[in-house]
Amino acid sequence: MANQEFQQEHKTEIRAVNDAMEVLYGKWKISIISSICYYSKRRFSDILNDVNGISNKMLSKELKELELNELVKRTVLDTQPISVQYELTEHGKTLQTIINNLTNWGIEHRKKITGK
Amino acid sequence: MANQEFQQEHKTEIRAVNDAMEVLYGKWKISIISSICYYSKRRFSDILNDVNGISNKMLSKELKELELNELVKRTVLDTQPISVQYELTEHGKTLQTIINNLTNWGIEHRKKITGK
DNA sequence: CAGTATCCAAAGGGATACTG
DNA sequence: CAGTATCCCTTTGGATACTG
Repeated sequence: MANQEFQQEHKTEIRAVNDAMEVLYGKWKISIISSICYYSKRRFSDILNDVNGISNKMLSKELKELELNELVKRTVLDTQPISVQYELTEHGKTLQTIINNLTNWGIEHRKKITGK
Repeated sequence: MANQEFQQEHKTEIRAVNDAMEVLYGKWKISIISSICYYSKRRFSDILNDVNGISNKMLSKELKELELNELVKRTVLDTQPISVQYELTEHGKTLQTIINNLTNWGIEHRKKITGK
């Protein structure tokens, strides 16, 4: 493989990893996914409680983005008053491995940095 | 396991994944790691070229943070003019699996969203 | 309950110029 | 070459209040 192709392939990889990160950026996105994933189905106010420190504005905004990226499915339940349920789509579930890896890495990293 | 413990474990997981994300946040961080990783050793100006659109200010800043987190090692080479080499530490290399997973996921996600 | 709307402070980051 | 410093605009996101 020529050097130029080698570099080109690298740039393609960078673009792909950035595509992934774009979806995950946002202060709360992973926590939200994690919450929904942990409980399978979760209502708006439940997530608001799970995720420490998030405001309703941010939760609403990040859920919308997750929905746009087809990671999360939103269902309005016919209750009184209304409640809304969120769950991961099949596509959303494919993130699980990555999140698990990140979780484990985070644990090791904390040990490493804070000095065991 | 009681319900409270169940929820507590979940919060611990969320904290761990956020620890990991903190390290990876920053518009350019993953691209920088990826560049260094791809070439094993890489100089400042090389990375500046690999990562499309980054400014020297940002590169400098993000490299410092990566160094603080012990993911990257900085070596000043005794050349004229000076050049500086960056490489991944052992700890930094443990991120490779995650980055590969993210890259693959990014490729699939793009197919999915932009409509195959 | 599940959001929206508004106001505002702080952080992020681009462009450009300068330094050892 | 490998950064720093500065200026300044944009984005993020917290607090609070309001709505169907």
